[in-house]
Amino acid sequence: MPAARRWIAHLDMDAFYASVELLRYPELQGQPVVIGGGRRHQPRERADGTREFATLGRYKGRGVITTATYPARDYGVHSGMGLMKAAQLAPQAVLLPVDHDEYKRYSRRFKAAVAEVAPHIEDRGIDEIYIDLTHLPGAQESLGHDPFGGVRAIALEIKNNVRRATGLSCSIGLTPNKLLAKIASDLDKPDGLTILTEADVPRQIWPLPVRRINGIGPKAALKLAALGITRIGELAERDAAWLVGHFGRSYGAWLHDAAHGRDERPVVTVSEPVSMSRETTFDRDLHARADRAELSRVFTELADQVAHDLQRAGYAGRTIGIKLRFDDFKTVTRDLTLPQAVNDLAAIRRAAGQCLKRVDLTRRIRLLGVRAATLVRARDLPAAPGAAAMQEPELFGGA
DNA sequence: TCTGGGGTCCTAGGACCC
DNA sequence: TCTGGGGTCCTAGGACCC
Repeated sequence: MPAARRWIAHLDMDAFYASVELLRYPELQGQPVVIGGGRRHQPRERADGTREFATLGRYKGRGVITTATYPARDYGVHSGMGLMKAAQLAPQAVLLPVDHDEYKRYSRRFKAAVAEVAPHIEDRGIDEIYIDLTHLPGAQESLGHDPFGGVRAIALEIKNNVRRATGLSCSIGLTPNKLLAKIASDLDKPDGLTILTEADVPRQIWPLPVRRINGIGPKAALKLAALGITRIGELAERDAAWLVGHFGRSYGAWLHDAAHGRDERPVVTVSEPVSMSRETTFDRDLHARADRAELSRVFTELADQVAHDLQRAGYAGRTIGIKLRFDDFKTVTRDLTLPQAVNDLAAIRRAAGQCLKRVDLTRRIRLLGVRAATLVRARDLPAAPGAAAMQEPELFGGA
């Protein structure tokens, strides 16, 4: 019996956050809407039952766009763009705050709907997944004149199930591996289904910019451009040794494989968290001396959030770290590995405080973060030694 | 109108050990 | 008065992704 052809789907929810908001506020359908920023721009209900929305033009602050509707994207705004900058391009666009809990609910709903059809799912965040369809009944069969009719029918059933469960559309790329599936899901958006095989790589993949490859980011794209490579096909023309020479053994070899559409990674259905962190950017840059009380308060709050996140998920961290970003946008991290994993506020704050002592606090601080890593399941922890009454250390250069 | 927050993975040097 | 060498842990930074 020949080995089954691998069929991997990448499913991406269309403009996910924005689409969830449109279910709540259908009157915004077809309008430019961006999601992002803090909680200060909640829609207001008028006496006549209609709603009043904040507009981008009135926004003041340091937020960025999390998602924009397709009409908003037509103005040139996109996720990651600063809201103040986006306001220049589309001042009349509606601005909605991020409601993570709501998106999380819809995320669970769409994943459950997929799982009814195809349970072999790899989570890739709130709005996308990989699905291995290889061993589903009918996946290897053709239908009439369509050699891939079997998997096509399965993919369409998945899309229907998602729409029925959530009212939302998604786009699916269906190919022999994750790398190609990810690219393919983006080729026909929204509400698309793109099926590709290895044979389609030269015609469909090679003309695309190298940035479409998941794993080639802004830095690598810049370096490739300096070497005269902007399209995936140009990358595929270079031999592996040349790429290794410019990008190192690991990344160079990977670039070569990626350009040829080769990727053997399996769909991974279970994974353990590696770290948990909380961070916040201040409305204005704070100084360790002048704003000591405020910084200490936030520091403790972040440590407390990390402690609760760990406890809720049933983990403890043996490595505790901090992150600071200064007014010049330079970012530093410090961490400390403890003999025992911890997940209580006092221990996390104490370790994070130790880390803080190793940072030069001359510049004003823009961002502060606390992180726990080297996670272990809390039930594997030795019995707690009992909260010792400890003197809390002074933070941010006391004395 | 500068640039969020939550993650993963990789690299590289030094310590330390056998 | 060139070089041991491999393995693992710890730390810091950075690229990348959603």
